[in-house]
Amino acid sequence: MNSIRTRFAPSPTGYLHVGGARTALYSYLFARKNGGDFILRVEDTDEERSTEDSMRMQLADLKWLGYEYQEGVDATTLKDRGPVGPYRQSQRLSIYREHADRLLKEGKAYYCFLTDDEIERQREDAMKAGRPHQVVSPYRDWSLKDAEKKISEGGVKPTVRFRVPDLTREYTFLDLVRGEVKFPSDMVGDFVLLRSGGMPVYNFCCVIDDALMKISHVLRAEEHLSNTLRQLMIYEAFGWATPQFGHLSIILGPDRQKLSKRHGATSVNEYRERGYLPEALSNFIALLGWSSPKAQEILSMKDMIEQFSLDRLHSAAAVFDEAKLKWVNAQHLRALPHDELWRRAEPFLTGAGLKLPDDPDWRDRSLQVFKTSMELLTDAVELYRPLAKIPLTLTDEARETMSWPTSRGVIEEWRAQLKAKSGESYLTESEFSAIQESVKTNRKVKGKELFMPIRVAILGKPHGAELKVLVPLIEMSTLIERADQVLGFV
RNA sequence: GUCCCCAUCGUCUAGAGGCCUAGGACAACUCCCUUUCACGGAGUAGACCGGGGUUCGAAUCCCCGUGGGGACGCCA
Repeated sequence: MNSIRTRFAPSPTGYLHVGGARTALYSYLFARKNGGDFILRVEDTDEERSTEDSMRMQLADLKWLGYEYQEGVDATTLKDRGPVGPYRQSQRLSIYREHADRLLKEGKAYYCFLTDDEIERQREDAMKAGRPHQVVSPYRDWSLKDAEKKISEGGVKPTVRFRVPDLTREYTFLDLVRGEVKFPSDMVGDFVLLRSGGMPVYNFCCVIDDALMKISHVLRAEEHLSNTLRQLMIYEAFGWATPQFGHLSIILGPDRQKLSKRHGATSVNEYRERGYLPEALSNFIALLGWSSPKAQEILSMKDMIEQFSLDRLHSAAAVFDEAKLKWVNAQHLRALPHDELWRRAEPFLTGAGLKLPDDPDWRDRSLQVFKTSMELLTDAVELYRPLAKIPLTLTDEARETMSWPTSRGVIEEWRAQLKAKSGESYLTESEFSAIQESVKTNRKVKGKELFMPIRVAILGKPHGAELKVLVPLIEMSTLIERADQVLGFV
């Protein structure tokens, strides 16, 4: 077991959020950079909201992103892997119970019989009086014996509360991204460790697991910063050394509110479906709160592992800017070898029902033409659609082009020239150039009045890639059909 | 309300007291390349939240204010 051990501990209540992905990425990078272990633990103690489906999806997303972990719940088998499991909190209940008992015995925790209604009333009263609303339990000073007696009488299910030390003092720790952070101990009241149903609560499991799993560095979202006080108290109660904490700033939407559903896509899964590359998403989210020491903007996973360090983590919240994500994606996408790029784009192409040649050379040439206009893998669909054997749909701009006085003649000539060569399956670049030349001289048309109508007869729109590279990618029969179609002969 | 965190171009950021007339990237705009579109290249515009200190000197350190965010649960 390595001495540097990080973990990512998602709760399986929905999709993996990009914020979670960033936390996972930093934890992964830090472990990789330092030859440490990266552990995946599932925090599924919220019985209401946790589902196995969510867990499966989140693990799949992590796998897609490529953040491999040495220990944790396996993404495909869903089985534990590693020496300090189980790695699902719902399977560690007896461990938490034992530890709660230990605190109970030592007088550091107590059984509390307060009902929800009573707590609610306390909260309202505190609110009215302008006091911080902390639970004050009348059972705080009961002896363990009395409490156990009450339980054995039946009818009540108590929670186990942590007894916050009476002495008011300051808890301090050195945050990896924020530096020294101080909390007054009276910031919190006695908090629940075990729910009345016996299920432990986040702060409790988190401490026990991080300690037992020998986690050395805990990287987590900023919303946990104030939880750290409670956790520090628990560590102290057990006499355990604390790991190092690093609280990552929040990711915001364009309105500077915490990134959420109403801002659009927030889940990793959605970005995958929209045609983003995992390495590009990782690159982009890494830059939301971290910067390369070489000021590099485009980084591979390997680059990030090499360059990652905690001291370059930024403590201010960052706005998620999809325009930049797109640019990052485009850079990664265009750098991919063509066979790899095709492999990634193909599912989107077939998903759109496009049947394209499986000739590797054709694919290579077509990608050469199209990749400069692709930012997302999904962009391939509209780019390749005209290359498939399907009829054209004309854009408004195309109709306008066709309304030029010379356009019809150009296409008639184009079609005639094509028909003369109808025996061939594809036109070569030089054959196309020759045809275009003769259309030009025969019809005495040049410039955009020449090539725009031809482009419309090929693509259905007057803009796009260069004709001499485009035409050799389209079957002759399709070319002729389209010329017919545009002339209204369909 | 109480406590905690944060604050550099529209956005992501560099900046650890003099290297800063504040650098880079995305987006915007202009031009070049191009018989279109995109790619690419060159350039323009654009920021240290406010006020007090400390210091010979502050974007950088301290205090106050303001703004934003987070936490105050038998959620995580």
